Amino acid sequence: MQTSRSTFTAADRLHRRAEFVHVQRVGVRSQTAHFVLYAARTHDAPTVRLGTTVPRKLGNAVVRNKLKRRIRECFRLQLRSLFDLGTSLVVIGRNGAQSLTTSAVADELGNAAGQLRARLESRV
RNA sequence: GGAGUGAGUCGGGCGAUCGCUCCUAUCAGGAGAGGAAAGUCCGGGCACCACAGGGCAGGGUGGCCGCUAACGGCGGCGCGGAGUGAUCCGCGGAAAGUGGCACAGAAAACAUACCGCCCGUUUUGGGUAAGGGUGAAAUGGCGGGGUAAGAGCCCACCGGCGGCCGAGUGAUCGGACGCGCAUGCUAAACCCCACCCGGUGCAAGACCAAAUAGGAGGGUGAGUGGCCCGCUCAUAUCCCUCGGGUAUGGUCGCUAGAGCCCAUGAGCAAUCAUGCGGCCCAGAUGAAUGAUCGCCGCCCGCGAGGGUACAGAACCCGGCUUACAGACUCGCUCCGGUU
RNA sequence: GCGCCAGUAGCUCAGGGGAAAGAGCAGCGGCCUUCUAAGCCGCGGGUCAGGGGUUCGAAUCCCUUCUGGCGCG
Repeated sequence: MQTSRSTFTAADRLHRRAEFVHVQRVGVRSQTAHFVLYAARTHDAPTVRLGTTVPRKLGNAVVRNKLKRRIRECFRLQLRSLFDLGTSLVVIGRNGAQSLTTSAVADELGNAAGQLRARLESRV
């Protein structure tokens, strides 16, 4: 099973704007102090996919890349195992997220993802 | 040693674990952000449209000579200015024409005379531009002669203008001669002169796959230069409009190049040439180059500890501009000390 | 990635070489009114986005930086 490994390849990412929009329209939503998360069942392949959005307001390219890489690292190591296969997750950074430490990002995303999983199950 | 000035280099290091992208000889191994990758201010390659051609319009550059694929870049030289100096900054034409120069001032450039000064007269007329005053700017400067008072009116020096001779590829410099001097500033005002510039951009462009309905109406036009000419294509299997459908998919372009390093030679230099000299150095596409931990370096702090710049390739190069903690190298100048 | 536009008072905008930079709304004070609104009178408020240059003189012309916005596909 792919999710048991900690890899992160092209198959694990969202690629098109339409996919991002779809998750944000039909998925369940959870908001924290520094992030907005959406999750939805989208596909049949045995993967959980991630897309990240960091607006330009948060900083220059170096700052934004750093935040996206931290989010991706949290997803790879802990978030993915919380969701069923076929789920897509979108994480949007809010102002202030760029100055968090990696462990703070992990805590905040972990709590939010737990709520999302519960709401996804209750919806189905 | 201090102050300054001009070039240039680096811009953290080592290791462990978990990951990402690409490549290859695929149980594995290798490579993987910058000096600015940035801003997009210039220039070129490449691609398509004519092989980018003529004219107009528009834009750019601006001392001279060179370098270069090209440039608004760089190098050398010339002139002017700033600085004790090393060094730095500036640069076509105002006697081709048009316009502008507020306020103040008599007058802002065809000219003119407010207060003065001088002569004659006592109403006023004439001669002056020395002095005063206004202004950002007032019709060469300074000294002497001269005169009623003055003035290039005359003279010397400086400045200016003109052609001549000489040096230099040239900008320009030097020389003697002539002219008492005629030409205020502004061209990042219009403009003139010389030179340069076709447009659009890798989302260029090429191929493959999939899909729909050769439905209706109109047309000499279409190929995107701002316009005209010209050129090419099509006269229906073409173009436009309306309506509808599929869909915004894949591969190539895509990284070996005006490439990097070294040596020798030419040149003051920018730069160029040669070597059967060495090297291969990102190629992603919601977009890789990361996360965590340990040790060391540097900075701040008594310490616990904290900090470690600016910043992330997107077709590729050459420049310019802007941002940048800190560290280092070399040349030169001035001042001070020692011998 | 490429192309284009804007930035002037708290807000919306004029002004395109010579001003002490204006207008409307808003604000403050006064008059009127029992009070408020309306009306009338007055007042304050500006590094003309920042820096450099051209000119005697720059909000205006030129260069550069920053910020905001729009378009293409």
